[in-house]
Formats: sequence, structure tokens, C-alpha cells
Amino acid sequence: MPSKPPEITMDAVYTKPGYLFRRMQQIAVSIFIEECREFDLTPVQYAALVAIQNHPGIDATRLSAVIAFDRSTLGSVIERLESKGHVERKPSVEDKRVKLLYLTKAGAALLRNIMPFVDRAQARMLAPLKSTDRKMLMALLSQLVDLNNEVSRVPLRAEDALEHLGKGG
Amino acid sequence: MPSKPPEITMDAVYTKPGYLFRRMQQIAVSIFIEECREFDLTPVQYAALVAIQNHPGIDATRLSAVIAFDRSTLGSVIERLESKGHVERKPSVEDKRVKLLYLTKAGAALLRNIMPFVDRAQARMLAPLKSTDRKMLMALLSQLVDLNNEVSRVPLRAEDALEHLGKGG
DNA sequence: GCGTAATTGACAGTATACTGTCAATCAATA
DNA sequence: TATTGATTGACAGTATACTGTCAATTACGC
Repeated sequence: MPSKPPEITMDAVYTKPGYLFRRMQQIAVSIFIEECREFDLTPVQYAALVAIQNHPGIDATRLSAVIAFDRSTLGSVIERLESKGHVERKPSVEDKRVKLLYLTKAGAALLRNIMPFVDRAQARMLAPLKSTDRKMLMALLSQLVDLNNEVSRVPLRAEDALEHLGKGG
Repeated sequence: MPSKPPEITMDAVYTKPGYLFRRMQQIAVSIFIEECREFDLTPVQYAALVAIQNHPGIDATRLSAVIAFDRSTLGSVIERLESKGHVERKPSVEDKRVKLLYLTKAGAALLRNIMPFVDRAQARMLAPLKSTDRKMLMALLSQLVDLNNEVSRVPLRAEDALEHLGKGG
């Protein structure tokens, strides 16, 4: 007869949402990088490009609200996008603190070309599930992220993107 | 009538699983850190402590397989746990490359004490959903992580933990 | 038992992701 | 207008998370 089992088993990790969210994030990034290898773009860089394309002349602070990404880290992300020639930073004439963000032609072209690869990556993440299960998971996840929006350090504020209009650099 | 909308809208980000997994991971970590503030422990450090408690004398490579965590990063995680006095690293007599991992008494006590706080954090992550939706989400997520296990760089290999038995330091 | 494979831990490098701080600048108001 | 407070971008510091490399060591095929 074996001695009494430890009070805390690996189920204290494996069956918990925190662990599963971490694993799924690892897997999602891994698939994205693999599918988009030839473009040398990370998921966050992709999100930033889409947001800048949608809101030309946005500044870094508002961009961070639009993609729910920490402002401190966003600086280096933009730097990399700039050094790769996908993004331009122009100082605002109205507010000397602000640098306005624009896609370069190369950045816009990249975004068009990468879309089918991104789509394939997103499809692969959910591929192991049946169609109905995919829809169910996405619906529940969207709800949960939305309902927990205020919890994270950088809540999503999609409407912030509009504030730059009329302030044009 | 406004001009034709951009081909690529923010839905190319917001409605995609990759974005939602990233957001949910951000939120999960944020809640964990908040609930466990007084213990100064991160989610990964918690997972490592649980695994070491379950498999005393495990080495770093096997530990990485048991918590599906990159071997390169795990070194610094263990270092931090060691410097906080939660973990001991003892060289193996049988294999001079290997350092065997053990919880200290303080580490074991910490693990016991933190459990209710971890449970509260895990519950908070799913709190906005109805009970049936919580169960549904967890079931789908568990399936998906399991079915995608081989995709990530460090697949989960829970059974690896047993290999150290009989090799005792 | 010897040369080669593989394993192990460590390290360098890149990229998120967070906390906190700072100076420059702008806005709001007394 | 002068002071105060908020905003903005930059930076330092910590902690994941990955790729790739390396030397020491072990295991294995012959």
C-alpha cells in the first residue's frame, strides 16, 4: 500500500483556466509565427499594422488602447516596425510630445499580402475542433474577454482611435 | 456617402482566436498576480512549485516537459525560486550534468498557503460566465490544448516526470 | 572500449508584457 | 498669467517565451 498521496496534485495546474490560457497562447503564437515565417512579423506587430492602417495618424498612446497593448512595450514594437520600413513616425505640429503613425507603402503592401497567411494561422488554431465547437468556443471566449476587459492593465478602448481625427499633424 | 471603407478592418484582429487568446492570457496573469500579491509568485513559478512538490528530485529538463515550459526560460525561473528560498538544487551523484530539484520546507509551506488564493484567482477568471458556460468553455479549451499539444515548442509530457524515479540522487 | 549521438544546463539574443519613473509638454484654472 | 495637474514618449527594471549555440557529460553502436 503506497503512502498517502500528496495533497496537491498536478491537477492543481492542468485543469485550471490560467494554465490552459497560457498553453493556448503559446500554441497560437507558435502557429502564427510558423505560418507567417516569410513575412517576419509577430502577432502583436500584425495587430499594430492593422490598427495603423485603420487609423492613419494615430499616436502611440491611442494605439495601445486600440490593440489593448501595454504602452511601455509598444514603443519597441513600433521601433521594430519602423526599422523594417513598415511604419513612419512623424512629429505632430500641434502637440510637440506626440509622434503620429502612418503605414509606408511597403507596410500597406505587406499587410495585404500577409492576410491569407494570417487567416490560415487563425484557422489552424481551432482546426482540431468541430465546426459547432469552434463557434461555441469563440462565442464564449469573446464574451469572457469583453466582460473581463477592465481587469487587465490595458483595457481595450476601440473608440479611442477616433479622437485623433481633426487633430491632423 | 463616405468613401469606400478600408479593405482590412479591426475585425481582422478583434474577432480572431489569436487576439482573444492573447487578451485572455493577459487578463489571467493580471488576476493571478493581483490575488497572490502577498506571496510574490508568478503563475509559472506556481506551476513549477506544484510540479516539484509532486516529483521531488526531478531535473530541469523533465520539469520543463511536465509544465510545458521552455527549457531555456526555466533556468531563470528556478533561479528566482531558489533565491527566494522555495527550492533547492542538488547535484546528482549519478549524472554530473544534472541538478535535482526539491522544495524547501518554506517552499512547501508557501504552496499550502497560496492554494486558496490561487483557487480564488482561477475562479475570478471565469466569474463573468454562467456556470454552464464556464464548464463548456473549460471543456472545449482542454480539448483544444490537448489536440494542439504537439504544435508548441514544448509539448506537455506529463509522463516524463516518472523517469527520474529509481535514479535517485 | 571507442568514436559518435544525444542529453543537460548554461548562455546570448530577440520579443512580448508588466511596474514604475522621468522630463517635456500641454491643458485647466485660480 | 502663473501654478498645478495630466498627458506623452522614453527609459530602467523584472519576468516570461522563444531560437540558437556551446561545453560537459552520458549513452549507444560498432
